[in-house]
Amino acid sequence: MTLTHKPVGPGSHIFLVDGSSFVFRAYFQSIRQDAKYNYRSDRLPTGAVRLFCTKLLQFVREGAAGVKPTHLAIIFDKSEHSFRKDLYPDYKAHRTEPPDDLIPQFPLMRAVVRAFGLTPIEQDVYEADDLIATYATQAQAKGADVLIVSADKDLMQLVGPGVRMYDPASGTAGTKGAREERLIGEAEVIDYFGVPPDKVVDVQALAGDSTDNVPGAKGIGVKTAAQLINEYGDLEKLLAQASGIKQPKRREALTEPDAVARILLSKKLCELVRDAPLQTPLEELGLHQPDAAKLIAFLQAMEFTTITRRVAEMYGVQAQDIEPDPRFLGVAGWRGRNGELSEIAPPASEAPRGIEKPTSDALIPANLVATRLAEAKAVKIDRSTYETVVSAERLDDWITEAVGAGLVAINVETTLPDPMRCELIGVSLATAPGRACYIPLQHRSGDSADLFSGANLVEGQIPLDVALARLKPLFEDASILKIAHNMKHDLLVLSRYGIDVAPIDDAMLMSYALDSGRGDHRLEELARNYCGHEALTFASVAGAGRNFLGFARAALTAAAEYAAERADISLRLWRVLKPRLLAERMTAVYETLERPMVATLARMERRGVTVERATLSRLSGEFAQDMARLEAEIFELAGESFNLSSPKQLGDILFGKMGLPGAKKTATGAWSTSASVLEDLAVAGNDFSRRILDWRQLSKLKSTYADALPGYINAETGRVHTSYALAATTTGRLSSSEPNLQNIPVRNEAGRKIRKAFVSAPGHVLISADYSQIELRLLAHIADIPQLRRAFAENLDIHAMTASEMFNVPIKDMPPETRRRAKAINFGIIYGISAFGLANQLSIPREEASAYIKRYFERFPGIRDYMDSTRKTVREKGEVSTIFGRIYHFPGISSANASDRAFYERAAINAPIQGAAADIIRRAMIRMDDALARAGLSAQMLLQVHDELVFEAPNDEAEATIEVARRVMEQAPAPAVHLAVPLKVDARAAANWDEAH
DNA sequence: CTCCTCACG
DNA sequence: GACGTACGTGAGGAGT
Repeated sequence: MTLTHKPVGPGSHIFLVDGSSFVFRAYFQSIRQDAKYNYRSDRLPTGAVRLFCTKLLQFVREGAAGVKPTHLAIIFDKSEHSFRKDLYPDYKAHRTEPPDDLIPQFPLMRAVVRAFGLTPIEQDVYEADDLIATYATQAQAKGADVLIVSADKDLMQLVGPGVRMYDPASGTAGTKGAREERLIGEAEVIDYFGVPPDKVVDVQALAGDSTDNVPGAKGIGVKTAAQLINEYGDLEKLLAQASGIKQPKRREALTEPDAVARILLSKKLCELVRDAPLQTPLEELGLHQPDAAKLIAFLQAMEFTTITRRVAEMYGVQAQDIEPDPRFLGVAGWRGRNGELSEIAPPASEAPRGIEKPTSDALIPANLVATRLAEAKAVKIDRSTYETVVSAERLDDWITEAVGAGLVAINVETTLPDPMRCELIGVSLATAPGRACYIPLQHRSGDSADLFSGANLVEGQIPLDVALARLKPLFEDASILKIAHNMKHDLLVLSRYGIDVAPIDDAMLMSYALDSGRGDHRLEELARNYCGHEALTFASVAGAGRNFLGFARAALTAAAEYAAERADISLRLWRVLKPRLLAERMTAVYETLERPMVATLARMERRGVTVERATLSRLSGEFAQDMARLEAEIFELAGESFNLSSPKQLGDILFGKMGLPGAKKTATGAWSTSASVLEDLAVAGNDFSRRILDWRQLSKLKSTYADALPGYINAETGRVHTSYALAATTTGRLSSSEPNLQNIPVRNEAGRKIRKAFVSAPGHVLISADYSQIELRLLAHIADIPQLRRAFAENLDIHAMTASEMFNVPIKDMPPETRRRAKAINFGIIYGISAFGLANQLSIPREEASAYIKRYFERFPGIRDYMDSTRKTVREKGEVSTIFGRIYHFPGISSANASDRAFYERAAINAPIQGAAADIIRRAMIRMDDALARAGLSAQMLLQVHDELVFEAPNDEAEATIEVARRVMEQAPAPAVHLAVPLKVDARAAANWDEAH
């Protein structure tokens, strides 16, 4: 850094600002003012940041206490773990957690400091106070003038010649409880502690400090301590002569061995380090003119209109010419200190986030979305401008460009679609629309049979390790945003190469949050819609069918265009979707329910789960035997053999040749041979259809599970790694594929044998934790049904309660059939009940089903109200939402076809319920890894099955893991939503998934 | 590639 | 008055 300052010396004015004290002061001041000043339009809490900014601006411009700073440092506590914690584990143990809506503001405070062109000062091991003490000591030695800005009395020990403290005013002038600003010199210290600054530590050692949990001496407060120190000169002399103290209590408190040790420890805790190894030298604290454009870009992003205007005037620039800094349009702030989900609850009076229209567009220029949409279409994609990077020097240039931009879109190319088995072939980057490159790394020449020997690498590529070593710092840089379309894939691949990509944004998930129900969110589709551009297809580059070459052997020029284009498109999409999230108030949904899932799921997928090959192989044999026996009997009864797997052939036999009654047709007019049809025949005594049903069941278990699952065991890890799709469903649920681990059999005995093959690692257990009746509980909350709420509050059998209400029968000794019917009705309600559907489900006449529904609505009128109002909403607005603000669009609701409309109405009734359950388990998952780690547990989350989480934990951690899992899952809606019903989680540990479930 | 069927929540 | 419906998924096998 070039110094434009005079060296620190007489005439220098050094401001040392205690960041933590400043932040908390700003926060507590902010909550006293009108709430409208405390939130950005997307509900990001920014009140404390605003006051922090105002105050900092004031310091920089006007100084304080009649002095203008030449040097200024904002000094923070880096982590909770200081050397004092090692001295005394209970140090600051009583500190309460910061308020929920302050947590997201901590990182923003650092951003404020940077925006002012300063470096936030923070170091491991040392607390802010130690760094302040060290700077103050050094400055004092050089004859400079020091002003410590803090309200913390611990810093009073530093006051002395040339060193004063300044405690800024708290509260708004004139309001009750407001405090005047004050300047603290030696006289004020003596006034407070009764001793001069150099004896303050001695007094604190005796008096202790309840806020920092410093023990001190028993029964001695500041008054007595000061008196004793003044009498004996200092702490050491006092302790040496303590046996001569007349008062017995006081003497004991100063002479008992334990007490003396505690006092000496207290002194060590209170005494500030004055020679900490400073990472930023004193000389570098010189105050510079900030970059006005950067500062304003930040202030714009925060929506601080008044401060923006003031700064613009100060520096003579036009604020409206400067776009908000994209890194803070939702990116910053929403993560807690440890990366966990953190947010604030919206005031109960407000509509859920996501469905309200923007009330303030002060921050986003009103036309930003329109501008960006127009830009996306207008600036054509020109593949000829892409660069193929083949030298480390050019790679470095691109990295520099990304650092300058503060963001980079990325895209990895691999040998296979499976991120757990593939090898990296190349990486593409984009730093601005049209500014993209491809870095080929592992392309192979086509003439060798062995794709994976190093021998046939295409020449001229940067060696893989060289390129990764350069990309790693960029991809892991906390100040550079990495953008991708479907980042989970890139994240997983790169994590296998030792790179942990963060922070991230994902255009696919942004589209999903904004446009669920409006089509799919594939890159090709989004490129078409937003850019009017047909993206290159994978097949056109890598071939398909018998012409399949694979990406590694594809023509390098085509590969580069394909890969760079994908990064370019991802970046262009991000430029449109990011402001759309803000304008449409979906930032909170994206940032609390979507984006954090990327890393969470990537970790789960990478862990995988152990599936026993031998067990499945044995089952496959057993199933085959039973199937062969059934097959012989079936052919005997049919009088001919045919393909049992063919519904067409089976239908011909059953309803053609055998002429059985009860034939139904499928959608396309073919005979239906579905289980319900065969079941009806079987119940009527038809052994033939019973055998078909049995055979079908075994066939399903054998082909889909017993035979297919072993093929998914990863050769390297020995485990099965599913892939979770985040943007596949219309409700917010995940989906699982290759293999689908969300449909492993459980409902009958034969199927559960498959489940037993899912086992824990040696020395571990599997733990299954599932929400009990979560959708019905959400229905009770959303539709506000008193009987249901009461039943859940009292932990009653909900289906029996329903039956009792409907049929006026006591719960005690209720016939199972009665309960079964109520259960079917409860589920039917969630699905948007129809008499036909219920009749089908219960195999009862439609009239009877109609009567049930009528009766149900009489007993629970709130449910009908909910269904009616949901229908009304979806008809009028074409959308519905969950209590967490996730929105679903139903463009088909205006179809000319009545049955189509009815279908969308049912889906709209179901979506807020199924979707809220999906939101809740997402919230639990996002917090889970961190919660387990904080509890000191090494348990790992492996699988999600919509209302169930499966963990793997060391045997001796089973109980503790269950406790944490249950707590996190049951508390998942808070603080965003307070449910009117409790959530209940059942959890169990066992050696395999069947027994754990 | 579509249809049917069936595994799950 | 007739029409087709329970909500949300993914996979295997047959048949085109």
